[in-house]
Amino acid sequence: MSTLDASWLPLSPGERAVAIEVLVHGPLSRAELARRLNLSAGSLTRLTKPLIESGLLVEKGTEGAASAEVRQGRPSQPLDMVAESRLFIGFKITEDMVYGVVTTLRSDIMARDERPLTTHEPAAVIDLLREMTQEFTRAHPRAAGIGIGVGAGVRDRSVVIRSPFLDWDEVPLAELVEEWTGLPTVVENDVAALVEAECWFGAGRGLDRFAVLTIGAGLGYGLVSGGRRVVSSEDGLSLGRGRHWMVDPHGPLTPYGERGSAVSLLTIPSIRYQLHAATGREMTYEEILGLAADGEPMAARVVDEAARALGTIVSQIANFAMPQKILLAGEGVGLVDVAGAAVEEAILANRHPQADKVNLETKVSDFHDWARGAAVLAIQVLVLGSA
Amino acid sequence: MSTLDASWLPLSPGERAVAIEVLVHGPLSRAELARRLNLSAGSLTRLTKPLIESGLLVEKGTEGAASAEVRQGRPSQPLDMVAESRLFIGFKITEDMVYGVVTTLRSDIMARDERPLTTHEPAAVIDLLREMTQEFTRAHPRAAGIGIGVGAGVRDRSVVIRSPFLDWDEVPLAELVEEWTGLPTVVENDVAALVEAECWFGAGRGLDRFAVLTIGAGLGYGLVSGGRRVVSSEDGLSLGRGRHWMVDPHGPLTPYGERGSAVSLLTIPSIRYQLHAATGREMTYEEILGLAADGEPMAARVVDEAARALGTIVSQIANFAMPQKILLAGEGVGLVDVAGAAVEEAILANRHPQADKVNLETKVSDFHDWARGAAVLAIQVLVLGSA
DNA sequence: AGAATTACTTCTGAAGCGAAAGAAAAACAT
DNA sequence: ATGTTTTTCTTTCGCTTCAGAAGTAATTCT
Repeated sequence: MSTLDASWLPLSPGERAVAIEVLVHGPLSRAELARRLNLSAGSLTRLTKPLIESGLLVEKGTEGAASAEVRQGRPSQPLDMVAESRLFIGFKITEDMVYGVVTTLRSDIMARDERPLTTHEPAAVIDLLREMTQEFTRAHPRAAGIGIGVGAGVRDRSVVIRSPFLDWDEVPLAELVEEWTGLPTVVENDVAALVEAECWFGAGRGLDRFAVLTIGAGLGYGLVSGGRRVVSSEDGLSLGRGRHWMVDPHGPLTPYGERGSAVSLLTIPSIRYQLHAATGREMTYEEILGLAADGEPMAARVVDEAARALGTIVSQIANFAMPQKILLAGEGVGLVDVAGAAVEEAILANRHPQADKVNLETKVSDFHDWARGAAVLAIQVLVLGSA
Repeated sequence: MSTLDASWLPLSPGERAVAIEVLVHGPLSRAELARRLNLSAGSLTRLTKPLIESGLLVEKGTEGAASAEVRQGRPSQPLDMVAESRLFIGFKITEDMVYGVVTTLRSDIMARDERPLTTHEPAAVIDLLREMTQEFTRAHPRAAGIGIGVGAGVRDRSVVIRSPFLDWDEVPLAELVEEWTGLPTVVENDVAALVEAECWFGAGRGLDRFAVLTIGAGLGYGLVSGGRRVVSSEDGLSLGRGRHWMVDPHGPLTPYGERGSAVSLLTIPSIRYQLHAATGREMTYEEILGLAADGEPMAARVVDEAARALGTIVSQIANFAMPQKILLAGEGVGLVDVAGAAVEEAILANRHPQADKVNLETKVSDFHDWARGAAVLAIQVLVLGSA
């Protein structure tokens, strides 16, 4: 096994296409791969041979119950990725915590950890990352790379341009972490990483056009088109995104966004702020959702207004970005469980009746999911070299 | 010249890339092409040779004043497309007229014509197209193909699925026109054709992400991503697009769209309807714009409201589709000349201050421009085979 | 006039592909 | 049981296309 250590890094374009297809779309026979990639059967034998020899792929015996369909002819020999042949570490840095996960090549989480962040000094943060990495590698020595997600603008998947909440400015994070851990490191905006992860292994798997809207302390938005994430100059503005998505000029004003903006209507702090202003009580987001579900008028009004705002934004995404699917993620999507009908209603009001129904998926995600997204980015860049 | 008649149709992928690059980005030397297409100089000699021999490209002597920059070394030999080596006919079919143009390979218009459409019977329409084509080919015998734009859903660039205003249902238009004219024919939704044309030869030239919003009797919207137009199931709903883009729930209601929708606020019939309702007088769109420019309160209010609606829609496109440029086209863009400030203001209100400025371009287009778009589609499909 | 520079051409070898033919492994038919 | 059919996978061969190297061409600079 130690022979493969550096051998499968330089993949030819053909090999990379095969590897990605198998990685993303599960076990596939050579014949099936040939059809999907528009290659001849002969080419697939050629392309898969070195991948199997290097240990990245294995011939998965037909023992699986998945091959239930009994067909004539020689049975296909599904190829699968040895997901555990390389492990990846993903981190999500928030204002007061660092979340970390260890994942397989297929981004299954093998371990997780979280530590409080007491200072924002780059040196201290890096030291914490080093410490967590050491802990991880002790249990999982096969770790091959690190991905880090930050709510900030990132250049060249390496340098944090500016982070308001960390008060960082031009911090060459990837370089520093590489130096201290010895592992190749990729840094990216947190929303961007989550979008890439969902695009490869999550809700956007195999889709050509795909949008992600995250609801949490702020709003996040990412778009995939042609199977690739659209890089936008707004990626860095994570905390500012949606402050100017005006939904209702007569809507509420909060300290977090413009009056009636998506941020003022929809984010967790804004909803808590509105209920605090109305009732004088401090309540958690979950408490508010619970009250709204029980029909408490104040909470129900705010939550309902938020749901309508969400539906409006979703329909705008559907109308103008025209994705095949929209994923709602983040800590604030519980809203949809409580007021899904209002969301649906607002979407329908803003869509042409003959247009395709909006394909909406909701995924509750915690901070470890954000860390997992960063790990996926490391997989993409370090293993498959998809720049 | 007659030797090339069918010789340059089957272009290899490499040749096609060269041809498109020269066609879209003007005269280019082999060395420059090599840089742009990431090919070696040797490959370019190989690829360009058959294209020159077939008459599609010519070595443009350095006589041009364009080569003003005197550099050291052997002067480059710019290659240019012989734009007149093939001519194309484009048609736009509206409810009461058929507009036609003859264009070069570079989509320069050589001739134009228009005829009233008295009946919507497919046979009659096709007969009119045949007649106009005959007239065109008499003056321009080099015509090599026909493109037709219709405000309807189109399948396989051939069959008109359903057109409300023509009352057509599953009309195999391309097939029929081919049969009657003997020229290869491509049919496409009119907005789609305009988007493709602008993407190749117009405002979207060379851009990766690009959006088009048309304002006229209705609204049209098209998106280009990764240099390719995004095909949407809503393409066919040309007359319905924007009826549910809600801008202001308290806005006006017109017979053309929902209350406060982009259609009710922004289209030419809606603006005329609003002024008719307010003043009792029938006025043309141009008259209304003139009055608004002169400060007449009624007209100014309606036009201003339309401008704000336009700005809102534009900012939503910018926020969610994230194009590098947005083109406003159609007969209704005169609005921007009169109330550009209000448009700008509405865009700014809905955009993050740190986000890139919206790159907005306005292009007044008449119906012949729509026909030209259809001709470009014929060029793309018939000559360069870009499916 | 010669050096330097840039553009283009020609040649060669390597890579990658498809087509075709063969081998293997199963179900199906007799 | 035995052959046939069907499908998958492997092997081989030839074709296309490319990059790289070396050579030629045309111009400016010194």
